[in-house]
Amino acid sequence: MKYSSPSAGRRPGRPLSFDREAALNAAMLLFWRHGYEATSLSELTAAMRVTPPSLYAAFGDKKQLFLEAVRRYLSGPVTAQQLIDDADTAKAAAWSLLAGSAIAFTGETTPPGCLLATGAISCSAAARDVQVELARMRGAIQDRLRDRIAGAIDMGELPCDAEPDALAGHVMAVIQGLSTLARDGASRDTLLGIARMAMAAWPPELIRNGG
Amino acid sequence: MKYSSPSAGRRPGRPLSFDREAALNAAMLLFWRHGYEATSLSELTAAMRVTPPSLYAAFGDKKQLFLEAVRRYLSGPVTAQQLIDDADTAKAAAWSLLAGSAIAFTGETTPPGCLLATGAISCSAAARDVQVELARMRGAIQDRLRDRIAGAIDMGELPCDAEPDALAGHVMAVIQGLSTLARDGASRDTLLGIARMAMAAWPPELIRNGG
DNA sequence: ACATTTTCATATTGATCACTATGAAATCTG
DNA sequence: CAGATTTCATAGTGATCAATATGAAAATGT
Repeated sequence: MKYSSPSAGRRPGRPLSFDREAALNAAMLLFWRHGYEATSLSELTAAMRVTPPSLYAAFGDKKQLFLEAVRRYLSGPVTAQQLIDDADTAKAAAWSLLAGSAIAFTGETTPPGCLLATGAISCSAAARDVQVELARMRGAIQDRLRDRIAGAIDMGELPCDAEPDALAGHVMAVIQGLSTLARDGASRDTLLGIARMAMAAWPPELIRNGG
Repeated sequence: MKYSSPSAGRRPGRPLSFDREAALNAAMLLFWRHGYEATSLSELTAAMRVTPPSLYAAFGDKKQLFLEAVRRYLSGPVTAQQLIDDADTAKAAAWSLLAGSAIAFTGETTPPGCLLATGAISCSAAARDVQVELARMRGAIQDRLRDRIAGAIDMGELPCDAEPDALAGHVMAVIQGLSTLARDGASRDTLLGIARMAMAAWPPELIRNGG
């Protein structure tokens, strides 16, 4: 441990000359645009306004910096888990994810597409663990959505013959595709149209008698 | 031009010591697995059984080799254009593309996923032209599918309120997602289930009176 | 055999990669 | 101020990147 944790018994010493959060944010934006392997350390240090030794002291190495950037990306402003849990119905949760993705992937102040979707798709054998970790994160979101759908079927909110795995997988597949289309230059309206079309694959919600 | 074209007036000289098609195939498989930038020339020359000077003489440079590998990938055994044109209906064309993708992305003798979908998604600024070229190829397939759908509407095969852009975009988005899911380890059956689910977004085909 | 042409194998190019060794600068404690 | 501690800036580490310079090897034509 080269750096002391900020809250723990801070020994004296030269103070940090950069804002860790701002630096991490700059790294996130670079990774978002170019992905893990295609983003070089020289680009990172330039954008983060941090020298290489400081970067390594503060974040470990490139791999840890990337994963921390992804965690930051996934934790704000709204998380997928929030969208799934807060929706009134499973179908509404799917729509939240799709529409939220369409909007987030076409922000005016952020790179097009999705860091989680396209940050480490094609990479060398040396980056395989990063690839696997991102796949795990995607799988976690998909599992949450699938569980929400399965619960909706149990509650009589969706038909008994609805398929939670295929429904959740389809939503995640479309989100992946939206990221690529956004990167290719598709507009927000185009993506929202596709998201709306994807929802047409869902079975109708069953009307539950109040009470 | 360091290499003479094989058919043109072949001057005498030392013959090629490698099968150009086999070498290109080996390069395609490597690019398929790791993408454009993450595949190094040393990996390529090793897999292709070709020395660097021979590779450059035969294929130009890494960028041209990659694009030639992608063209080879797209030209066999069945092309997207064939699938679209040979289908009985626009809806059948969409199903052919989706099911064909699910099967092609989970071949036992090929890398998982799709070279066109994931070969150059995230890359450095230096590879932007490759990224754009692949986006153009994806767009060409999407345009063909859209035109087929628009024609189907004109023929009364699909309802007048069907949306060719959103339908075609949705199919392409799902295909992109299938590629990522395949890379993440999803089975062929899982992908086919998602493909089937995606087709549920389509409007019913109108029954045409025999004529 | 000899000249010509083409490709091959070896070794290497400058550039860039992720990463770090070294020592000065900046803070706190006493 | 002096000593301890931590971070900073400079400069460079060996490794690997895509791409080539050089000259020998292998074919044909005369």
